[in-house]
Amino acid sequence: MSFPVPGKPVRGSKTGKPIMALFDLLGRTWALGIVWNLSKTACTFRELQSRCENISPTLLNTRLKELKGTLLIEKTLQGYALTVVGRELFALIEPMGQWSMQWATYLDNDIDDGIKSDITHVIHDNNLAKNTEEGNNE
Amino acid sequence: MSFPVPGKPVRGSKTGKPIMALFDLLGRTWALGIVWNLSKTACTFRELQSRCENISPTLLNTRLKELKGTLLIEKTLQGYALTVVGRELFALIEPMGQWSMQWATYLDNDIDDGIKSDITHVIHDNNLAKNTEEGNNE
DNA sequence: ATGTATGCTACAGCTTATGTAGCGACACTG
DNA sequence: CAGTGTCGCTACATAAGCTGTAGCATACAT
Repeated sequence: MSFPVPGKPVRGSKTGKPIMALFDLLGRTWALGIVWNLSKTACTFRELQSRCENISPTLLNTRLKELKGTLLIEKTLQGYALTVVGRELFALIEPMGQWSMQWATYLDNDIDDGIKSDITHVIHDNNLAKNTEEGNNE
Repeated sequence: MSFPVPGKPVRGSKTGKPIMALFDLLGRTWALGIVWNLSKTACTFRELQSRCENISPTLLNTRLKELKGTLLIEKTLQGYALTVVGRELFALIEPMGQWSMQWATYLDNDIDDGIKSDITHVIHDNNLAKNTEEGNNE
């Protein structure tokens, strides 16, 4: 998989508009999560893998290549780190940390009220599957 | 594919932290693009599909279900629209429009300077493949 | 009866992600 | 020097997600 470059059509975006190129990149599995986890300190590949809930090393490697190629991440002596550009992006996504907790309460209220029956149905299915398979998971 | 709910482990996130649930959702193909395109006006399924570069109706339908289930989108008489919650999220991603144009210049400078030879290599490969296959694409 | 628009679903095939195993290099210890 | 641990990945079989196209039932206009 290539990484998106503004001005050039990429998978998921035919127009090459910068915002669509950015969304193509951030819309890839764990791209946002990696930027988020690197905001604290630089770390080694395996440390980052651990912070990212032990995702597949294949995926992590692919994603790191893409994020490096788009100037958001670099390899330093300490390990992988956000670049100056990457920290600009992080500044934009940082408020999502706070907002996501508010969003969680909207979802809790919605579920408790039973407004969206399909959510409850899906969650119950998920809970059954995961409880059977994983027991207690943090 | 289920949609992420804070507090519950979802695919790509074992911890259920709200921020990881949000990133799981936004890290899905075209999730950000759909929120972006619905920020202007509500629209019908086919109008939205058209605004989203004619993505697969299967993908659009799947993504709409997930965004509805997570309270970001609703169906109104005018068609699909952002909810109040969805507009809160849009307020967080709107600055990315401006930033992505800056990011594009970083990438242009980087490529022009030849700092990252692998980028140029990949882009040339992409250009060859896409020019051969697609001719002139807007 | 015909044409257009809508909101999708079905499907074969392709691309991406998953989870595990394992590699070569390097550092450290006894 | 042998053994162990860590590192930064790669290889691979399999599963999941996405693509592009065709087409459905319904509603509406002519």
